[in-house]
Amino acid sequence: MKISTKGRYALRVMIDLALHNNGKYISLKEISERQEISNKYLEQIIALLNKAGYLDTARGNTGGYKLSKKPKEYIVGDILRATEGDLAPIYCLTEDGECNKQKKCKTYSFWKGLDDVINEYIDGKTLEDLIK
Amino acid sequence: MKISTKGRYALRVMIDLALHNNGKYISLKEISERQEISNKYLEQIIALLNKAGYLDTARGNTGGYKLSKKPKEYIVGDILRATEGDLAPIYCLTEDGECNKQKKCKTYSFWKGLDDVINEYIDGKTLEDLIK
DNA sequence: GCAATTCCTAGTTGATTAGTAGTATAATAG
DNA sequence: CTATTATACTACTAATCAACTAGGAATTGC
Repeated sequence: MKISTKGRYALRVMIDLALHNNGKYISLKEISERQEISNKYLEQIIALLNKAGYLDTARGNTGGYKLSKKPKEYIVGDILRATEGDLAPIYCLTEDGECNKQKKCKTYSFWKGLDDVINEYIDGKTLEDLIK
Repeated sequence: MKISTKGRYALRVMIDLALHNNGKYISLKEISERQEISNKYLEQIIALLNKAGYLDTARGNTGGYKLSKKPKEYIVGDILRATEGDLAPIYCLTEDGECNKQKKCKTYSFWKGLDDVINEYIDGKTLEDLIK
């Protein structure tokens, strides 16, 4: 039951952008070098963050990325879900995974409870909490 | 971040054994039919539970498995760890995964916190809690 | 126009998951 | 004492997924 590199790298990108924010756009190259993550792979992860509306971007020369909101306004759970996908520990707790045996399933409420504590934790932290 | 079939099936086996316990040994065939899980695959999962000392087994005709302890005495977290392996959400929280960047890592304590709430939850439940 | 950048999509490789399969060993009923 | 019904052990396999790699199109500043 592991978080993938997508979620982990995404968090590091967001922290990097928060710590190096000076109003200007920061290039992918700069971030990937600082974080020691493959440029091309990071590009895909940033695309997910961008699609979720978490970044302000500029193309062309001197282009790059910066946070579109204040660190305090980013919920870590949201960042993870945007990049990692659903964090539910088992399939039948996901949107698509409705299970017809749910009523008589003895494990359902246990897994649901686990899902709840996970989400409660990750949704209780903001990006600001991480950079302090 | 999903729990694999090993952990999920293991829980179901333990519940099955608890609910159908009549003092006699219950055969793999019976369990796998009732739980609709491949006989041969379940065998491997039960082997893990057996190796962890959670089962009482008998070979030969009329042989099978039963719980070696009372449902109340099984911690769900232990069952999962025995079958699923380490449940840490990221590698650097596992035994082997010591990371040299731990001190300056801005995400470490976040992930450690997540690991903690997960373990707190699964170690706070016993098999008995599941069968009620 | 050229260099530096983001944006978009497809391919590749290695590991892992979820099984199958076969055979050896053990115990009991008859 | 043998046929049957179990567990125990180990090797193999197909499919999926994670983690990249790669290439080119579009955009912008100088």
